[in-house]
Amino acid sequence: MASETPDPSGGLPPTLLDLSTFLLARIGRTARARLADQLAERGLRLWDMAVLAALADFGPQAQRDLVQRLGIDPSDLAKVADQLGAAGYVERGRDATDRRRVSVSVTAAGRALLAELEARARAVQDEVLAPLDQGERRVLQELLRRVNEGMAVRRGAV
Amino acid sequence: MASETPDPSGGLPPTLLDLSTFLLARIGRTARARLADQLAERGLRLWDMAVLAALADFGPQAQRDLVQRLGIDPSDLAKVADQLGAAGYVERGRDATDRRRVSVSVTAAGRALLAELEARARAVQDEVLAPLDQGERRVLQELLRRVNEGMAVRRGAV
DNA sequence: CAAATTTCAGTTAAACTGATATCC
DNA sequence: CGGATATCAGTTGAACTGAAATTT
Repeated sequence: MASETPDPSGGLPPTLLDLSTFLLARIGRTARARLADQLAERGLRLWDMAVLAALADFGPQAQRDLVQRLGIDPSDLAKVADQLGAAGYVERGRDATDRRRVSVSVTAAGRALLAELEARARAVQDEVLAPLDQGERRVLQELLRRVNEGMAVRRGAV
Repeated sequence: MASETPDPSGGLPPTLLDLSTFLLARIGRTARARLADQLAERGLRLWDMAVLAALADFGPQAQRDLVQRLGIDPSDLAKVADQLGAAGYVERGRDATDRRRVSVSVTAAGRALLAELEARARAVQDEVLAPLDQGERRVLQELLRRVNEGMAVRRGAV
């Protein structure tokens, strides 16, 4: 221990804390990391969950559609779909009407897995949003939803 | 990274959009990327700004203190401080009372740079929060501030 | 042929680990 | 001596790039 340690609770510079940009970057990064930790316990990564969710919500579709929908890189999706397929969570096959396309659908096992991942995500959420009561969480969710809607889909949407 | 394509086929899965965790991860990632793009135009990265802000807000301090405050990895800070020093934005010297420590202080040039970076960050913020009016932005900022306070400072705080 | 789709191989920047030298 | 500090060198996983192969 030394002579003058700057106050420990002081934390991050006010210059940064005043920027919502920074808070979003920082909190988002933490949320992302904790969620990734949860998924890692099942040997999965964030993209795996995103792909399963897209298939569950929108039904079977070509990888091309998943690329546009999620903003995932096509070459990354190739790997993700391959691994999910090998584990039995999705099934793949060439589209009969356009044989360039590979159509992907979620299996029953995939749906069961997604339900579990959702529960884990909600647990992480409870942890991260602990300082807020239920009403505040709803307000936050609504604000975030609108901010998100204003954002175009870029690469790396998740 | 600047390819923003509108979303032709319907948007992200509701399963994900219902999770604040997911929205935070996604929006935070976008905010981070756009801010990084801005800083890259000046040949800088996010950690450069964080370090300058910490020095401007809390005064000269040892790298050790920056490590604790910002959650930056010590070896990464060594590189960042070295580059900021070479560019004339910070000055470094061995602490007289404890020669293990390297004390860092921001120069006038560093303060001027930080002011410019702050302006760029606010421009990014206006872009990202465009869907919200001023009152809503204040509400969001306050909610994020409280969520952030509830998070322990770990690695990669920024 | 040009364009779309998927896949493979390689690159890059970021976060992290481990080891070392120096100093208290 | 043990523990703290800073630095260097190398590892790892994620995001991205470029180029093939196939089909329309």
